[in-house]
Amino acid sequence: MTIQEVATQTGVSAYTIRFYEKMGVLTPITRLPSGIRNFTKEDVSYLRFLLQLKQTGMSLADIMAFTKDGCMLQRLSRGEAMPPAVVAKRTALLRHHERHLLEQRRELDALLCAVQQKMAFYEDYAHTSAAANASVN
Amino acid sequence: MTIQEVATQTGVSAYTIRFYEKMGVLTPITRLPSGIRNFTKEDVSYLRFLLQLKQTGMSLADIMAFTKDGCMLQRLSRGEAMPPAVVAKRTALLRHHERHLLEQRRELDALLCAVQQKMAFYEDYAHTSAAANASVN
DNA sequence: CCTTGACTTCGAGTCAACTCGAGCGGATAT
DNA sequence: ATATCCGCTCGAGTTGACTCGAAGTCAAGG
Repeated sequence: MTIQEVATQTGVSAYTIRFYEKMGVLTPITRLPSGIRNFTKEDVSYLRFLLQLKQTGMSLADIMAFTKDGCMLQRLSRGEAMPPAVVAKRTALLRHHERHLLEQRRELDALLCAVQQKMAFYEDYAHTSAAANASVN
Repeated sequence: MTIQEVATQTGVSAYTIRFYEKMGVLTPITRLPSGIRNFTKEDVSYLRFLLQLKQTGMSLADIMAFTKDGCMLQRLSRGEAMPPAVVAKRTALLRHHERHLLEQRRELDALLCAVQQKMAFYEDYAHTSAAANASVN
């Protein structure tokens, strides 16, 4: 799959995808003999996952730390075993991010509540004030 | 309340608070005769609210759009009325942000689910130690 | 009176995350 | 075989959000 196809499918620009590979956020994409990137289904679904992580506020640096051992996946799909240490590390990272996500959801709910309260206030203000105070302004 | 007190109370630097005022994210803070910023309780709680908005991914530009009519709050606390148009505008903005928050929570839950699935995969992998088949990323 | 320290403005610097243009190469169509 | 697309790399530019240093002001204390 070409970089443009991936770009349109995932909604990020080809520029950005190349940038991600250069930074190490994506593991090196295998190339055709001509040097053109040839994305596999796995590459794309990994990119999608990274974008999800990013969307929930994870920095590229942190994503990189996660990806670092990601090359293991390639070995895995070639039938090789993944060292227990790597499994443990990735699990720990995921668990860490899970905590982050739960915390984030808590904050989000708090803000949602605050926003709804403010809206209620304005609605109330609009009603009472329109009746009692219509002449002003 | 001085800028330093606000900074320590809210956890953002004085530099940042001045930057926010300069950018218009915060409405102009009233000053002492000497020119020193004198934050009221309302200023601080508004700043806190802005920080919450920011934390959930709202850009300063969007927050500014929200703040634009924020001076109305000061007039309101002085007992003046708020024009219905402004009430409507702020309500609309809040409603818009509410939708954004709900969407964000949906995405967050989806990612949480994905993360948990990945963790389950790794745990399973660690136990069976034989999984050259699955396509996890 | 002079120093100290916290405040002020202003402009410049930094960092992350893109975003783009220039210049080149290989495949395909006319 | 020449033009038209993509794609490639490399390096530079942009944007958003700070972050800082310099130079100045003011109030309080020795």
